[in-house]
Amino acid sequence: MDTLAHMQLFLRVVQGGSLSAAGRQIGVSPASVFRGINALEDSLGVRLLNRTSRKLTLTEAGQLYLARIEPILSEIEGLNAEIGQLQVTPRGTLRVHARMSFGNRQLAPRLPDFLSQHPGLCVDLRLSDRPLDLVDENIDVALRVGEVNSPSLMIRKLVSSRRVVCASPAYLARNPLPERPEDLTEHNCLTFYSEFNQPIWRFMKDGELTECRVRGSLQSDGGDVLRLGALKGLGIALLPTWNIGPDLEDGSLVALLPGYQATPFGFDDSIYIVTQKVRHRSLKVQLFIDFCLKSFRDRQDWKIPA
Amino acid sequence: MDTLAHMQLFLRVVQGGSLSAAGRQIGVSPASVFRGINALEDSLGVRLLNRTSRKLTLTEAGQLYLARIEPILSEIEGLNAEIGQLQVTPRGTLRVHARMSFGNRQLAPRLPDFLSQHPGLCVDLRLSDRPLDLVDENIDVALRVGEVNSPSLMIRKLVSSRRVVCASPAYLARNPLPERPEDLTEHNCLTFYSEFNQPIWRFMKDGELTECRVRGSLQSDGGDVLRLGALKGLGIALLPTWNIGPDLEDGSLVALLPGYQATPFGFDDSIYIVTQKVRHRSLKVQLFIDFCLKSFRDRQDWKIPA
DNA sequence: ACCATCTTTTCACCAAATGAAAAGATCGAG
DNA sequence: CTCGATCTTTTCATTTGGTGAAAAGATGGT
Repeated sequence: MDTLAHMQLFLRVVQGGSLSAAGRQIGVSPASVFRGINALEDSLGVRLLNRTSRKLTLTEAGQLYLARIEPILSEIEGLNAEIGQLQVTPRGTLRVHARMSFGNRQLAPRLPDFLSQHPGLCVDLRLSDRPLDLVDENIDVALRVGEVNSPSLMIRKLVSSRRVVCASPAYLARNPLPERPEDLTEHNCLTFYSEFNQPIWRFMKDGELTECRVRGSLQSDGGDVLRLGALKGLGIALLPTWNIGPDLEDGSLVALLPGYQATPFGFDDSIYIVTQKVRHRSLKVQLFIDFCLKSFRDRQDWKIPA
Repeated sequence: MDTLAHMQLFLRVVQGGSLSAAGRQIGVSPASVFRGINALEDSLGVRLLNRTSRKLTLTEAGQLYLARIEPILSEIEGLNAEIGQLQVTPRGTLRVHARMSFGNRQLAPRLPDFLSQHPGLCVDLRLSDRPLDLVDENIDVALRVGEVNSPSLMIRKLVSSRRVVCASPAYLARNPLPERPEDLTEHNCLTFYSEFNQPIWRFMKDGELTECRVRGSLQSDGGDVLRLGALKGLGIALLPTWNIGPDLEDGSLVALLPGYQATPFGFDDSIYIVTQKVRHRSLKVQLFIDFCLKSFRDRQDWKIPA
């Protein structure tokens, strides 16, 4: 039922002026050309070519068919070229998903660079703190915190990262320094709101897990709200290093509980690039991944004090 | 390389919303659908469908491809229907070839009937006394005198016919009646001009062949010129019975040399329908052949006196 | 955790496509 | 008119590639 190939064959036969010539052009035996034309004629129930061993002319039906088929074939050829071009010159829209804080703080500043490098591309950056289904929402690339495990997804680590319990020097001046996770229950802890997770902070030291249900005067689903709260000396927050790295460096925030690994969710708080596992990764996706890897390379491991 | 089938498959998958559904629709296994879509994606080098076991969405390339493919497929479908229609409702031009005299005297009067029976058809009647190559000249049907022998042609006898040496009663009153072919050399013989044949009349009686080189005051390549000459008493002509049948009947011409078979060419002077030998005879050709056979049925054997 | 339904892989099987070669056709040249 | 070059068409043996069944893997709802 390979009608399209037969159409192209028919076209070549007409152009070449003989079955054999067409066969030589495309490298198949005259017998195959003969059978192809026959199959086409049979499927249409009409004779397309008047042929003897020396002459070849179109029947009326053949002329009609040829005239109608030529634009169709060139249309298809153009379509294939256009599709193929997508893998050479990126075009269209790239839909990216990230969590709000990471998208705002890390992605947003870098996107203009990416877009100016690829004028044919648009980016649709979707921000939400609930994970989206890549297929459902037609997400090309998602940036997620923590390793995801699904056989239909491809994972690649973008940057290492962890979370740090921290507070401002002003707050620490007014309050006792927490030395063990349990001490945090006496502190004003600024917690992230999620409809899926309780405000529980988990700590790991020497292979021993400690879970603390913390609470405080400020809860928010906006990551930066908590950071600002901590900076202003309101309380203690558990924030990712990619967010508060500069604050730790310049001393406006101080990391607490050294020696403890801390997290509100899982202990792997690195950022991962997540895409669907497919045979043909589109160029735009590949370019975006490459861009991200390069752009975050010098942040491969956010400086984490002590 | 059956790309067209793959395109249709892709369309059905999108419409059906799943590979399995498309498979059930067209009666193939899910495995085949899977392989078909894969082959299409591979040939394009692009992923068209985002698919998990529960969801199926189009990629951007898939959307583009779908949009471009739909008109193409319906175009092809329409084309096939149109071609198929040719075998139901005859349409287009039927090119017929015949010798001048037969075309003028026999075909021309019957054509209006044929055309009014098939309003969609046109007839292009080519008249010439030299045989044409059916393929070269794109002749659909030729009406020829005498049997042709070629493996690429289909022959069918339309009407029996022979040639008769004849003259008008007036001429015979002024001249001695020829009794043997040799007597004709003393007569004014009206001969047919052909650049391929000498004006030689051949006679057969009891298996014995006599050839006479005849001559006279009128030679022409117009068949009816000779007939009119004979009618006017100018001389003796060798004319086909389909032409002078009525003249013989009403006595305006008299057949000479009874018992002799006469011919200027071969001895088979019947009229044959000649077409190319093809697998799919087009409807218009078949209709014309049927029409001719029916129209000439009551002339199956032109009345030949004595 | 199970179940229904989907996609994907695997495998064995068979039909359909292929080329080589012969046969048939056609035309021009010697 | 025969021969030879070049087609088309047929024949035949071979093999590739497509096929479905069935298993395996994946997914979402109950």
